Amino acid sequence: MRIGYACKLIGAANADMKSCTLKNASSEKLTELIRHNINSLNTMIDYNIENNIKLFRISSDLIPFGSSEVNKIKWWETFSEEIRCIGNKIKKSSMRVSLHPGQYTVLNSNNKDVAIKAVEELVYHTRILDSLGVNSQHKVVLHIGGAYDNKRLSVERFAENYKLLPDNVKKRLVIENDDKIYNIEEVLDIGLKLSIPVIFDNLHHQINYPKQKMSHAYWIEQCKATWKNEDGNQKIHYSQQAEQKKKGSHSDFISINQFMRFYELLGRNDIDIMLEVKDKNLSCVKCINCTTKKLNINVLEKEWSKYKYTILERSNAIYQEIIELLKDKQNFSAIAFYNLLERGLKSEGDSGSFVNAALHIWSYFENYATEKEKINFFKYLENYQNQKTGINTVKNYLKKLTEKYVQNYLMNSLYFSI
DNA sequence: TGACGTCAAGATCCG
DNA sequence: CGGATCTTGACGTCA
Repeated sequence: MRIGYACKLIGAANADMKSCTLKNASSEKLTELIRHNINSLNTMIDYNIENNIKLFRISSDLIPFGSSEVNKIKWWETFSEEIRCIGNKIKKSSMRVSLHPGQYTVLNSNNKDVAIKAVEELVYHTRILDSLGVNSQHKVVLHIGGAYDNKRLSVERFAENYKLLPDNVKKRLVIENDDKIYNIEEVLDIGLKLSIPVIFDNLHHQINYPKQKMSHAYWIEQCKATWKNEDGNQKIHYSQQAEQKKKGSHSDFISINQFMRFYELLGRNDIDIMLEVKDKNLSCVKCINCTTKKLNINVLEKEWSKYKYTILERSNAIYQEIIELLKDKQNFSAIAFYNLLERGLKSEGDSGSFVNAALHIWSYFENYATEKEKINFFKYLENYQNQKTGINTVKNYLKKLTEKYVQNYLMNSLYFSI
């Protein structure tokens, strides 16, 4: 089993995707952005390898305007060496990667231009995977599209337009149930008819389900049959509803208890789970750690070193509780650790705890910082306490000092990221 | 015509 | 001038 995350890496440097507006999209600008983004992708793949993450969705933003007329760059040639190098790392580490065009790629559109653009968009996505040199287990995920007041005709049009796809795209295409229009039963029908693997998305299913109400396990089992040998293990999407937000919104982090219940019910190893969650790699590492047998306590200690100042900022009590928990090196539970962590992350904190955490961070610099920096820091802190500025002003200044004085421990901290 | 979703770019404001 | 904060962009469908 692989557990993965989508598109974005939180808490690491040089892993961002850059873009530009259409009117600034000159060839020079685009080349510069593509170089930057491929370099960021390389950082993300390295991170995944270091953290034992074997499932990853590459951002569609890798190549800005990747399927548009404005982008005439043959990036797969210009950067062939860099891309091949990344592909080799993916293969060597048995990582599985995918791509997922968003809600605006509509293959079954009743507008011919839109459908043709969708084909081009899928060709672009496929080209990324082909350039990496990875096999057909590495997929491109697509929703079915619109209903246009006639689902039967719209499904037929999906089948018609599917024929427009080149073979290399067809080999990688998989389809997914969405939260508004095509439920899992309908997507399965299409998948079986056209021989396209189907991804079950649990949260979409919760809000858009077929008349015949069956368990998640049932639908997951039905989808399994659509995955052929050359497609690799069945893949599903898993996410949790954000509390007090509109239906379908992804949660800030994965609640580990809820995930473990899902995982136990699944009771399978021949399946890959793509998490869709705001905190991306962070929840991914959490779920991997909690499903790893005989986890080394060092892993949790490393996790704690990243989270500790964020927790200190929000709840001193929970900060102390976690330190207590980690004292027992023999009998420890990753799930108990993450439960405390989640409680800490949910805590609001107050100005006292924010100041306390900022002072802890400051202590890394007090022997190096210049007199002027010291004055600046305490001025920002006073402004915050007098409600003349937000805590971010203080934190941004500390971030600047962290980079200037190269404090590696802090550079790896999530204090500046979440 | 606006909402939907995403989030960096781009614009503007502030000290 | 630099940093913080607000607005726009880019996509297609649907109410």
